[in-house]
Amino acid sequence: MKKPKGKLTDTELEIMHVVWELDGGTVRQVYEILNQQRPLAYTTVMTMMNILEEKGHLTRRKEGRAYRYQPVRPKSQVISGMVDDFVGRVFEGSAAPLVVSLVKDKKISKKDLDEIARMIRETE
Amino acid sequence: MKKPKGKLTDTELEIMHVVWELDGGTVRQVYEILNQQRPLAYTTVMTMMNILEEKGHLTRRKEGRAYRYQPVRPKSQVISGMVDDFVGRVFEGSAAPLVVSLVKDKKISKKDLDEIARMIRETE
DNA sequence: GTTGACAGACGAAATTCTTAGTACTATGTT
DNA sequence: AACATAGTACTAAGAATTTCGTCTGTCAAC
Repeated sequence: MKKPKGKLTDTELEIMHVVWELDGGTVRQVYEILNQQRPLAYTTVMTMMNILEEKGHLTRRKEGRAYRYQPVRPKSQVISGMVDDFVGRVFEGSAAPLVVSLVKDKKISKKDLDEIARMIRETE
Repeated sequence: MKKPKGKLTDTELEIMHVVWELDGGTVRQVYEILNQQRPLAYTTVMTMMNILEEKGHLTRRKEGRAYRYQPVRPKSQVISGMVDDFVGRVFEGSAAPLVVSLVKDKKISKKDLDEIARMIRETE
């Protein structure tokens, strides 16, 4: 298993979301959930989860007949890395324009922003 | 030329940044700039720009011996689409947690947020 | 007119991503 | 013991991405 680095691809991320949600799970469990959202073969999920294990995003241990996969790093940490990468690639490093963009496109409301501002005040 | 849809890959985005900056340019111009940042062959840039043209992100017209490529859509619009996609994939649609994440990771300061809040007030 | 520099067309190799089929193994059931 | 089932390993194939080489045409300079 390698050090988890950088990015998750689309399908990898889909799977990680489910695994984080379950806080660990078997291939079958993940398959059952993912398959409700879109058609996907059981073996595809297995392959992806093994890739995620190789890349260091999941660990697994035998549990009965199957493996149980656990996230290596908490969701917050991985997401944070992805945000970092995204801000770097798309906004050339500066996050403020990203927030401006969110506001302009009405993806975030004044109310949300106020709430976040309050959160900061409390943290200080 | 097709309708520009969805996403730009990493290299495509790198090139688009330069083309937006130049507000249109030839392969050679883009190559000169990009090559200062990292090694890259002239033909690679050409291939990528042709792909971007096929995908509908650039148009080109002959200008002397070379083609001049122009962005089809303004940077803001494309970036906005990428933000949309990112929020959808990574944050399952809600932008507020993204901003929270930026704040937590200190990628954005209180000062920045205040300024953006002020901007909203003025827009209203 | 020949040559050199520059531009584009074309093709293609290497890599990664996504998807899934097939064959084998272990286990629990009849 | 034979069999069905769940699970894994192995394999692979198609698509997208990234990178660049080679060939060909053209224009300017000598």
